Amino acid sequence: MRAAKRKTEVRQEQIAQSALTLIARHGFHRLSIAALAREVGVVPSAIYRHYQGKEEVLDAVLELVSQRLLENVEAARRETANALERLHALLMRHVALVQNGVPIPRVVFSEEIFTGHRKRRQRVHQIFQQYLGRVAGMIQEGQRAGAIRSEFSPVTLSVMFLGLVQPSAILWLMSEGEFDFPQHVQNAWQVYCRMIQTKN
Amino acid sequence: MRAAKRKTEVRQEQIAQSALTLIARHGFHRLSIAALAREVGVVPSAIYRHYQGKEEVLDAVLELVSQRLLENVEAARRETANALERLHALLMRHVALVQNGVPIPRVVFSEEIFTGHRKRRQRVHQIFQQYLGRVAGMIQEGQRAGAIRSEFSPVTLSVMFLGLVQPSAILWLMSEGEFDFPQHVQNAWQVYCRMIQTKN
DNA sequence: CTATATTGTGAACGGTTATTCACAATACCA
DNA sequence: TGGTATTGTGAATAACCGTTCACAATATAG
Repeated sequence: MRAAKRKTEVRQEQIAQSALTLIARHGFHRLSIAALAREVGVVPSAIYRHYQGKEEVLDAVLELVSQRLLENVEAARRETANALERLHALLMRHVALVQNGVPIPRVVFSEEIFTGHRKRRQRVHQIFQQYLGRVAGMIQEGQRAGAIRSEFSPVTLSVMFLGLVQPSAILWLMSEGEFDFPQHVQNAWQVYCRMIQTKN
Repeated sequence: MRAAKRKTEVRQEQIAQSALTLIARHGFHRLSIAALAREVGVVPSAIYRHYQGKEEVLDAVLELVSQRLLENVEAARRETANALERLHALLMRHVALVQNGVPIPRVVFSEEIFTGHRKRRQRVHQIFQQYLGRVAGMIQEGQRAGAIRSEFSPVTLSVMFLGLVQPSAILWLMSEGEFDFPQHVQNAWQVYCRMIQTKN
């Protein structure tokens, strides 16, 4: 059966989304043009009507991931004005993102990143730094408002914030659901929160 | 030139070591039988005299990694009897391991793990759990000795301990050395330490 | 309605990879 | 020393992958 004709912008979006889905399901290195085309409902060579090649598709996927992450930050900001509550909200959203299969771990930890083309590694690094920057910003605001202890650097605290999710996410991915991911992040948050908040 | 004849146990060791080296240098997915054979100084088909296939080689690499990790734990235990100092020593050794190119991140975060054969994923999970178990043990000892606060679960604290290294390691790998890996782990340790130790 | 640009299709190509196999060299044992 | 098992070699194979291209169908503009 022949696939319907779509405008290239629409197809580009479809392709990037499908790529994200496939990576979430089977990982980065199993993303072949053939599988991607099948998911979109099109023939492999059709992909090349909308992207110059696989590299360009991967770049598009990265942009999608970046978008999701920053959307989360904005949503958390809107949710509450309190710094600690914002961090907590962001953490929960991050957990949901990982659980719903947005393959942040898979993309970020992927070998294609570390050993692939330099430009892409730099882009991921940039995405990371952007995200960390926003988190550090939240922390700094909390410090200025007197809700978070000022003796620790926001940068250090922001990287540690990432450390609340990452190991748990990996354990969860490996344990086939046995490891209680949200519960554990919750526990870690309790400890982290107790540590950084000012006493009263 | 013809390679010298070696006993199969010797070659197996050589092959596993070379595989580890290659993975540290270029990542998991670039480990081809051809490259591996070149590193060992032998012809590709010779690999099959000592391993049934690539899968078996990867299993051997995993065992090597497990070995290195547990050696680190033992070394840290020998180094001092104080719980907090032990954790700190282990942390420093872990940093050194990552920096020296023992590809713990690359192996552990690799897609071959998450999407590869089920048995291997389970093995990595087991290695993780073993390591975490030892760390939790150290923490529990510290709690019993009154050096570490008892209000937090050793399991939670052990996973958080991993969180001190992981995000930093990833940032370091991506930043092409720009990110000050040891310094940042040091900072995070200060925070972590202040949080878990009993006051006096 | 017709011409033209856009999008989809199927087949094919070159490159890489893991793996196999018949054969040759080497170590070991009786 | 001679025979046998072990290990190394080179060539060949089959599968997969990204990519290209000539051609067909479809939308759009004049």
